[in-house]
Amino acid sequence: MDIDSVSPPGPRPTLRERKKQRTREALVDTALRLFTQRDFDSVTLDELCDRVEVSKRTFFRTFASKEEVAMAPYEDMWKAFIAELETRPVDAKRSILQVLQDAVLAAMRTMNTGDWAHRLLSCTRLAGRTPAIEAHCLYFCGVTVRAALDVLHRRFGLDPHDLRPRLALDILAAAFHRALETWADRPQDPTVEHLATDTLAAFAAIPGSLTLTGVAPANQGG
Amino acid sequence: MDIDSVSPPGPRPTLRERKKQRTREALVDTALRLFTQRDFDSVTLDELCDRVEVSKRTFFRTFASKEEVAMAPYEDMWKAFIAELETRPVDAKRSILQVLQDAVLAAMRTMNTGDWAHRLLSCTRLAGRTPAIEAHCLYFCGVTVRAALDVLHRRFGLDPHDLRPRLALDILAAAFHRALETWADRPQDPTVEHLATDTLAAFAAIPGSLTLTGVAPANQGG
DNA sequence: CACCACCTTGCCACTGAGTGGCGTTTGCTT
DNA sequence: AAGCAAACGCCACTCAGTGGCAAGGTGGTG
Repeated sequence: MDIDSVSPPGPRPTLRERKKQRTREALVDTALRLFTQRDFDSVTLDELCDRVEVSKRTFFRTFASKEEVAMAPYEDMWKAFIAELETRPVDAKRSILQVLQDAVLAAMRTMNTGDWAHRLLSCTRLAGRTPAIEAHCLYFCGVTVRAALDVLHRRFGLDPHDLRPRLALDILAAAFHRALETWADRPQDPTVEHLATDTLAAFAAIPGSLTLTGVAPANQGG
Repeated sequence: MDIDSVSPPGPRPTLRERKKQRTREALVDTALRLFTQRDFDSVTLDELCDRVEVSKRTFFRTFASKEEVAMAPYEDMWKAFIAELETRPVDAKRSILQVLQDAVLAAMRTMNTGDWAHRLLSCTRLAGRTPAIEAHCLYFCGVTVRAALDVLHRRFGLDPHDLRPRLALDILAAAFHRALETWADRPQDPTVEHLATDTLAAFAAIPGSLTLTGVAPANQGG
């Protein structure tokens, strides 16, 4: 539950922590590779732990569930989002939703190390075809939204009984998930900047989604 | 995955199906009672099956998981929502979001039999304090949204690449979940009409959530 | 360098969810 | 009444996840 993988705290961490971090990265890497080559369900934790040469007990000291290791890159980004939200300037001229958009864009750009984008692509596609992973992903997103709501209340002087900030966060999550979907369908190599572009496009579609109307096809059914 | 519990198809179903239905209702009732009295995790399926005098094998022929039996009332309503959406008139003067609101209100009113409201209250509160149930609930909602999107594309002549219908559905889901939260906090006895009121209130808050701005508290942090 | 304290790991045994196979019961049909 | 198919119960099994305890590595101290 700690966020030591997001922002290195200046002085290099102790050897013990670096080892822990290496184990964590090896687990994520190997897990994403195995889950992608075969199926999430057909890869047992025993097999994964054998490959990384780690005991199952250690696995569960690093991740809370089999799903969590697959969604680590996604979760890391949401943790960075919370951190970003803590430092955004409060400006009455910029709507909450715009501030949230700024924060999510800034968060994904802080992840621009190594090939985080490749890992995020893997776990996004994995989530798209594995119910258990998708469920875990949505739950984690819900927890993050509640944490972000606390930050909004504390820093932006909002009424805790007002539904609107919470709805704004839900809409942010929806837009970001749509962006991920679009981005994961791109044929080229995944980059953070493409993801940013798709995120902006999803946000831009929000106002129209409230007023959009339909037209009956030629053969009107019912 | 069938929806035989939602709308009785005129002629009374066969005895075999009525028995199946009784078993299903007994399982839901007993499960909600046990999960509420104690904890979701501390009630084993063996215990639940003993109480209902049903084999564990039969349980898994009726529900796909331990979480599903707890969320049955919630899932039934979403199934009714899909059915409603199939029959809503197509009117270019009414926005998609308004149509969705109509459908969800109509769906909850079709559930107005027995004490569905009480069961929904139980499972809403359960979902609020049980991660595994909340995750399953969000996943099921996601599946429903995709099914609803198909209906929109087919009946309302929308472009499959347009993000707006999908965002409208995500916003609907968010508003309904906020309504459920508000409703589950009411001290009085739960009724469908109160839920409808809270749903309308949540929908009414949507436009404002896009434009809401914050103000820094006295001690501006950051 | 030696030693101790502590954090981390590995091993073992265990619980409980979920699945497949198969023989038996029960409701439907003619 | 007899035959059929659906549903059920029982059994054995896999695998995720947990608790306890002993062993090994790490950091700090004299």
